[in-house]
Amino acid sequence: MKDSTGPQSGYATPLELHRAPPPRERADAARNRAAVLEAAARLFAEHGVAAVSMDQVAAAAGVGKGTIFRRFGDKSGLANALLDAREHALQEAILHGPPPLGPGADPPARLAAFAGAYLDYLLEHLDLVRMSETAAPGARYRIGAYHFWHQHATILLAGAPDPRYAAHALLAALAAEHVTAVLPELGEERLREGITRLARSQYPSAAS
Amino acid sequence: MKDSTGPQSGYATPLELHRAPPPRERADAARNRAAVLEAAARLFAEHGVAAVSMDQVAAAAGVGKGTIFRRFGDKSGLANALLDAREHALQEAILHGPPPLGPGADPPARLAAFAGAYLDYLLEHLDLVRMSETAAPGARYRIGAYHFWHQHATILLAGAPDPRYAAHALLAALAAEHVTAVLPELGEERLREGITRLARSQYPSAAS
DNA sequence: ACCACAAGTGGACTATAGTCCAGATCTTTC
DNA sequence: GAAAGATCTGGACTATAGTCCACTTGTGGT
Repeated sequence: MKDSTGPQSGYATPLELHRAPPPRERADAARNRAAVLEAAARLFAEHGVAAVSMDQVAAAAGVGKGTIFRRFGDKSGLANALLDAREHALQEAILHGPPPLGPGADPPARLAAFAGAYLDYLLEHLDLVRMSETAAPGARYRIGAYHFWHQHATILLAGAPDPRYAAHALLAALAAEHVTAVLPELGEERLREGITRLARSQYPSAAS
Repeated sequence: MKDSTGPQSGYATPLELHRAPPPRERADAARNRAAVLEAAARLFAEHGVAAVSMDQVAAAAGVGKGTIFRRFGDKSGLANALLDAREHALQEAILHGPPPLGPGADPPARLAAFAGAYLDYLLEHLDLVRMSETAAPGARYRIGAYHFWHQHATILLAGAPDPRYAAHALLAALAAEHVTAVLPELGEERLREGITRLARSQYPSAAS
């Protein structure tokens, strides 16, 4: 990946969604981006994310390899672009949706709701998210989405001894790699309860 | 990696250290293993773990590439072998050392001591551990060491609502990838305090 | 319509992890 | 100490991510 801030990166600045991308995208570029996303979605669904190579995606989309890498940076960028819509929907629900996920509920309830909603999102697209988080070292922590989740959790954790740290710790338990490893051992139910408890236990008065 | 349980895997079964490896190792094999470990340690120290390729290690050790892979499985296996001694020292201190890390102190104190000691170990060898955890997908959760840490934390967390989950959550915050990302933002001090607090907050009566 | 040029393209190229197996080398047995 | 056979070796080979750049194609200005 050489430049993740160019016009090709598909997600908006955290807490300021829907900014218009300053430099317009050429018509052929838009056509190719759509073709690549479509081909990738189909191949990933058919064979599993890990089993599909970038060459295969390029061939299926009828474009050159270089085109994919120019647009999406690397494999984690492609995975991110595919998740973009779902991710934005969750961000939207957090910013403007009904409580407890959206504004209105008290912070502990919102944090628990966030953890649960994020887990839903994660379990729905586990392999894709995992790819987006692990394709490149440190990828997870560089993408805008992570900053959004972290910022949101930090704000809700105001009052905890170290809100920024606590937010990171909660998100660590929501890493795709971690959830992938723990899920088969404990099952979805215990995972969900555990995450919820973890969210609650970050507050000073917590007693599980 | 084709077989991580063969005679080449360098770590002992959790909670049963120092079992004798059943099939003896041939003399030339032992010589080559030592040469590889020495070369790898030197190259990693000199150029950084990430910047050294397996070919370079093979060349420096004067052996073929196949030899390295047969012995260590993959890059994460090689990193693991280099960490082996440090790791066993920590395990030894946990099993038979003085409290609060070793037996004797009450569980919350032992868990906090474990978290701190593990963080020491991690910060001392961050790049190596990171390589051992991220070179292959899921590598972290497959190695024996993870099971040891998890088992230890689970036992200490008896009484918590879901000890196994809580142990996983604590270890998630101690993942090399996570610590690598959080360290530059928060610094060692806040990291250490955060981990300690996290360990304490896993107990029902916790009030930070 | 045409031009100038920025933006985009695709496939050859590089770097690296990991596989494979014919042959070399140890160890054991007699 | 020689044969038999298990173990180990090394380098050619494959697969894949990601780079590079000469060429093509849109686009906005005139």
